[in-house]
Amino acid sequence: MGIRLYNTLTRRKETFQPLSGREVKMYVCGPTVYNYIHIGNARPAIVFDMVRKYLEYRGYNVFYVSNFTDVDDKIINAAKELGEEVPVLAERFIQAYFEDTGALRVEAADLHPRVTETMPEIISFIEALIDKGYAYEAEGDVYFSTQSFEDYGKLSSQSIHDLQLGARIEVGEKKKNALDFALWKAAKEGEIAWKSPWGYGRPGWHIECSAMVKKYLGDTIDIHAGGQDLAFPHHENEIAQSEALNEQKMANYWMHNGYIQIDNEKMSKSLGNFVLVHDIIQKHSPEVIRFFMLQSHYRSPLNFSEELLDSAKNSLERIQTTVNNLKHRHKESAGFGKAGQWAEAVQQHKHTFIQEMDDDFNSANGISVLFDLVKLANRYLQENHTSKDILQAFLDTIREIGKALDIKVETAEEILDEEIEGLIEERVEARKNRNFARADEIRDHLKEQGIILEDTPQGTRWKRE
RNA sequence: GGCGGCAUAGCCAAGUGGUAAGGCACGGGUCUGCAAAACCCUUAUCCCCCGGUUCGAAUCCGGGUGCCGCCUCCA
Repeated sequence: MGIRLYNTLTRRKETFQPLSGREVKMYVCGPTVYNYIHIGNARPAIVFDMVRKYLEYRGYNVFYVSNFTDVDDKIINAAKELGEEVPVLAERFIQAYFEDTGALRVEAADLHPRVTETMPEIISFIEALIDKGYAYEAEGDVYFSTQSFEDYGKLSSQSIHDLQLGARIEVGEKKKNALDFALWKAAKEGEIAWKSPWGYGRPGWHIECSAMVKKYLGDTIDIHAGGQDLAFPHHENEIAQSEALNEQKMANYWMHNGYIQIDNEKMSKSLGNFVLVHDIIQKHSPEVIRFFMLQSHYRSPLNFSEELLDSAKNSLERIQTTVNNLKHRHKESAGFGKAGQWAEAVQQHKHTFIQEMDDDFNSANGISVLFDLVKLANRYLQENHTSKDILQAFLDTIREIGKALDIKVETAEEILDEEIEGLIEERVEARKNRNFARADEIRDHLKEQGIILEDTPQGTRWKRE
């Protein structure tokens, strides 16, 4: 069957077929680096990181490129406000981006090109568009003429006619048509600028992605992705630029993630309801945030609240607890019984996981299969005699699924200091002698230090709160 | 005005023709010295509303209601 994914371009789920064998070229629109990222920015980072890792799990080699917009109006304004140089500010937030997304288990792209490092390619791209008659210069600006590109609107399924009715024209703009967009903007007095055939200036927002895709991935790529709001106009404009110049399809599959909402409203600066990753991970573990996001389908809108994060934390702990319990029993079980119903059931769950994930990266269903497997494992753990091999099969499969989604299915093993170890020993003795007062005293004392004790038929265990 | 999305239990969330996954929370039970963890049971006769198609629809069609987004920088 293979992988099927929803293509915004055709508005259908399609069988995924890369251009070249098992090689996948993937481009994800990255952030404008003028602030710390908010959880809305985190969603595409997490979701497409999951897509990448799942493709790799399924045997594809993914070449993943994601840009940094490191010069534009927002950055210039932020730099002005903070009295900082544009490149310094951009660099600072690029590093912050890596820290925040790293905490969310997002793997760095193979390449993270920046606008400021792609200037020659951007300029020659624009020159070529002018030569082909798709763009025109106007007093130091260069605009793309949308009317000259026949397919304009195909991604967002809008007609040029309808778009024009809704378009706003700002006073003083130099473009000929309301829908035309800037490829190059002439510099204002004192602004950071690059030399070009049209004078000093800087690129418009959309051209960078077209230039970077062409430079690093080629004229046609497999997957181009980003947030839903980028479909129009950003991706529409990218298509216009790239396909006008290359006369080839820019990307075979366009993927767009749904929005994060707060109280069912879009997160935005004007509403003042945005949550920075930098802040939220002080209170909630980034692993929980990742798990939370993957618990719903990437295209659905996703409401965000701290209560939902708390609930997700409990869910994730259910998995981690089971893995812990499997590990404990594994240590003290003998190795026999590789085959049989339990082993078959484990295998079956793995296949179901793949089946669900193959269907448009349905991580919500993938995770529910993981919970089914956890339940099965817990049932197995109720048995009086367990086999090391079966326990290993459970552990392997849970870890494998965990890795495919890159969610944290197990907690790090720690070593307790001798004093605490001694107290646990003392409590075991106390319980043997039915001195429950002392036993409870020790348990309460350790709880204050964040250590939870559990008495099982196989002995006393501990875990961190 | 144009384009698009969403509406499923207290909460979150799958499911796009075959008779409602999964998680959190709640209640009852088992286990336990008591707990914790886990297991078992219970929890939507029903999927925003009204029509229609069908042997059969949460799922398809028509109409309506509510909410959200894009069309301006935005993940």
